[in-house]
Amino acid sequence: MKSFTKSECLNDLRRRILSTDLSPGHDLDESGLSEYYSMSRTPLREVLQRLQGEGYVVMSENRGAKVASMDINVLRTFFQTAPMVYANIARLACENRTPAELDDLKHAQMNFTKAVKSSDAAEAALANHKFHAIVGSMAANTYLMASLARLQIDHTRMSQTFYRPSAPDEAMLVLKAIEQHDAMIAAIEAGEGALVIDLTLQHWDLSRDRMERYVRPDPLPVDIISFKDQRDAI
Amino acid sequence: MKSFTKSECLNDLRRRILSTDLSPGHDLDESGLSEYYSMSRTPLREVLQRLQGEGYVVMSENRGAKVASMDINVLRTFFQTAPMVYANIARLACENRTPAELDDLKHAQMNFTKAVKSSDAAEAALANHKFHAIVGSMAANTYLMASLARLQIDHTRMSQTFYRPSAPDEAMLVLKAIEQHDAMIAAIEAGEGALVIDLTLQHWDLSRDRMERYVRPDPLPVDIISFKDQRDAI
DNA sequence: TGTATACATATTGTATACGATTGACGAGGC
DNA sequence: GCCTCGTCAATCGTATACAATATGTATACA
Repeated sequence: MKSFTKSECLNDLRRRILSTDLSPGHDLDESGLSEYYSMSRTPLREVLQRLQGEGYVVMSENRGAKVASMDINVLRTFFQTAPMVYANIARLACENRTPAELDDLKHAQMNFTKAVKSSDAAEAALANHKFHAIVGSMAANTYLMASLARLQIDHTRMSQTFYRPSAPDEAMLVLKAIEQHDAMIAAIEAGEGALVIDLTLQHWDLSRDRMERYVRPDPLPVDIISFKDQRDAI
Repeated sequence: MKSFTKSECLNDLRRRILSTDLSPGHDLDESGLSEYYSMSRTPLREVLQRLQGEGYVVMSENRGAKVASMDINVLRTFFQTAPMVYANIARLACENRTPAELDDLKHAQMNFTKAVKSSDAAEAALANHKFHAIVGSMAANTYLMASLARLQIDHTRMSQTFYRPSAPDEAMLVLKAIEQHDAMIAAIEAGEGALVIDLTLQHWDLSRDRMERYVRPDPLPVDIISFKDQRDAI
């Protein structure tokens, strides 16, 4: 069994929460996790405390840690806040990007594309998460970064739960997202603030529409009777 | 010697950091603090982890915790971001406030006024912090709240360091701040979103001007020679 | 005199043991 | 039969001991 270092444990838990392998609201048992990561409870508790600080988990006195939930209020707030923060982050990224960060961003986009091509949904979601996190760090604004990080946690988890690989247009939407990323990279590199805001909002609309269509699908046919007759006729 | 519970320790450290009793960049020694709060290092470390999550301290591997610094980059970002977040928070507070929260807010304003009247600068700064934190919780937006909390930490600390009780107009400015708080309470209670945004931005301008005047005071007289003559003439 | 290396000291990180709190189950009383 | 209270198991919280790491200082050598 592999032995984990503390930061590996931290990353692995982040990863498992983002991929909804650990689903929202899931109870996190300290002894269980400390055994899983083969470390004692003391450092594991510190990891949980940090995850709480980052918004991944919530802890309550004498009742342990839970994966942060995603109830209806969270969703409402999310859709209300995300475009504003994303747009502002994008504008700032345009102003403050460094060459090294741009390289990172291109690399992240490569990984995202690769994951999409190999139809690995979870990996694609995580790569996408990383991409936008890099844009966030480009903005060099600790205050907005705190909002962004929390938005991203919920965004990535939603993308996972709202993903329908069977849907016919889903593949096309993801390809469009790749194109948008490329356009955003170019705009950031060129320092075109107004353009990158537009692109970011378009990117947001794409993602939002996809999630909305999952939550509010086309209604079932009202005319059940004729539907039944149709089947009987076969 | 008083024995502290964990949450008391947390609050006390927050308070000491906000009041710059623990100045930005100050090194936090675990054994020292655990002795001061008469608890063992294990829970104290967890307190520090949480403070890190909230943005009060920064920790680095094998090198302990420091009070979050306020260098020039932080200040720049602060002035860039604060008005937008404050305004958005205020608008949301207008929409989502509850009667209980309104009571809290009025109570906080009372405490603020009291502290100002008794010329207790540190207490006034903390009461002001609390006032705006309540407005934040009224907004009921976890994402923006993460930004707001961090902004407030730096804002409160700056107010403390940029405070000149000797300045002639300082007392008047604080009285104006009290009036603005009252107006904000009324606007939030009435649910007037546009108004509360205006008031919030005015409130911000007042605070910003005060800080700016501290950083960029009136320059010393260039004509040193005549100044010297003047003194000799006495 | 400057620099490098090795040792000493201080501080942080981890494991383990024990104490405290919560929640569940069952016995007893109403 | 239902409610209440007490005991028990499980889990969380804290203290302490020890290991690992970093920093300061002294000494040797160039």
